[in-house]
Amino acid sequence: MVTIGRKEREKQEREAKILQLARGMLSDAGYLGLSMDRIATQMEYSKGTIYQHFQNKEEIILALANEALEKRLEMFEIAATWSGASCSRDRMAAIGAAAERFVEKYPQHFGVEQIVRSASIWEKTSEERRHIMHTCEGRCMQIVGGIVRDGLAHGDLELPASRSAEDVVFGMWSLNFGAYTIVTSSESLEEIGILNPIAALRHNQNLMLDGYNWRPLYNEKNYDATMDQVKTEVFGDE
Amino acid sequence: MVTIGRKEREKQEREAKILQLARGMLSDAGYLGLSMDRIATQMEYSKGTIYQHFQNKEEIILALANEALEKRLEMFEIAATWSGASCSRDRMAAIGAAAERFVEKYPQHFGVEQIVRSASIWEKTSEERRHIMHTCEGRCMQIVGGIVRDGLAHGDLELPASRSAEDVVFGMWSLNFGAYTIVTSSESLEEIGILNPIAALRHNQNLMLDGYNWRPLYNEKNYDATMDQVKTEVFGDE
DNA sequence: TCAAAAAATGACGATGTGTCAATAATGGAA
DNA sequence: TTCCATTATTGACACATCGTCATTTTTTGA
Repeated sequence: MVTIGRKEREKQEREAKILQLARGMLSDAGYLGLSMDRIATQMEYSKGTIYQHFQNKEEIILALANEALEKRLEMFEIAATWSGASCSRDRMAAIGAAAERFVEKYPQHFGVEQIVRSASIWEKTSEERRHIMHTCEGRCMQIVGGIVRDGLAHGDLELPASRSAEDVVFGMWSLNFGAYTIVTSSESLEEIGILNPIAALRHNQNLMLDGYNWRPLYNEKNYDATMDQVKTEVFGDE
Repeated sequence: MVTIGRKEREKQEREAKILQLARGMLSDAGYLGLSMDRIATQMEYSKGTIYQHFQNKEEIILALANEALEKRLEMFEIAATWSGASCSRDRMAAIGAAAERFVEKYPQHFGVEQIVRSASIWEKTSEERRHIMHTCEGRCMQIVGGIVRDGLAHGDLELPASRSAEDVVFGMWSLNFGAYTIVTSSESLEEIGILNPIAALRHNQNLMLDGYNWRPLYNEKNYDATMDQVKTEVFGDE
């Protein structure tokens, strides 16, 4: 049926529009800035109609988080399969570049990721959407974990008996998420002596990978150049 | 005047009671769970009286954050001056142990630190309390930074020209904050292969410090034992 | 004992969430 | 085309919450 197609399409479009408005409100003024009434007003629909798309406010936030994670996933996938990589550690550097680009290019997405991790919204959300989120997170993990396992298989790095490939990913993840959280939430880092946090983050990540003996080591190869290259060549579109 | 003393004391006690109730609500159900009405009811005072102590909800949260930071600061100070340290890196390990113990012992405090970093509460809060927060943060930085500078002075580690002592602290801070945020917000880390995140965190931190060539290196000295020692000997009180 | 100062109260306006009975629009059968 | 069943939309409503402030109660000190 043609009409069913149109209806379905309109529904999708409205849903996208809701999420777009919600994203703006959320990044402007946080959890409280996101108002169902204001979404309804700006959509020129009544509140009841909005509630037919999303059971509640938390579902909207979780939907935004899923969009964010999907975008991150997409960028990680591109980075992981970057054809310019000449070793497993290059691919890891490409992931780092993708993570940087993700925050720079979609700061709102990153903001949602942060909100979801701190605000207690989980009780009110649907099992289905929580599952999507969980799956996305797992797939992100798989991609980066895959690079580590490739490196292990090629003998590019070694792990102590007590550590798994996932622990390496956890390290990168922690370092990256922590650093960006601090950067975005702490004004005047300069004042306390952190002049270039992103450069410091890169450095610290590389030192950690060096710790796993992931060859070529940081002093053997300029991974900063690699990351810059990936950022411009692969994710350079403004 | 005796009466002035009593009044002042009562005011302090009430304030402490408010914060205590608020802390419970906040950690139970997040930002929304903290209700001024419910605080008033449970205090057996009217709402207006609560508002004589704190201008608004955000001020309460910021006050809680200051308590948390002060506690962290106190523990870091104890760790930094630990008499059992036999080298600068031992003292750094002691800071790591303090950070671990802080989260274990005061999970609510850590929860507040997270909320403050993500919820946009800053606009409504007073300059004064923001300043306290900023100062605490700076002093935490100073303590850990001091250990790094001591290490540099003793020739225990070296820095590349482009990195400052604060960048090392930033690395430890990011790694620790990121790891604990992920751990507390992501159920079923086991499912994605991270079996012992805290052990992984320790390992990753040590690898990072090794990257700065902070001697004795991780494979030369068992810093896990050092941290366990600090945790039981210095912060062992249950 | 009493009046001025200080403290406490809670009704109130504003804003927000989520519901649901009532209304409008739509689609297809006769 | 007409008409009715189904679906979509509406917005008033009940309820919760924040922060205010005129009013009431308590305290203080002369």
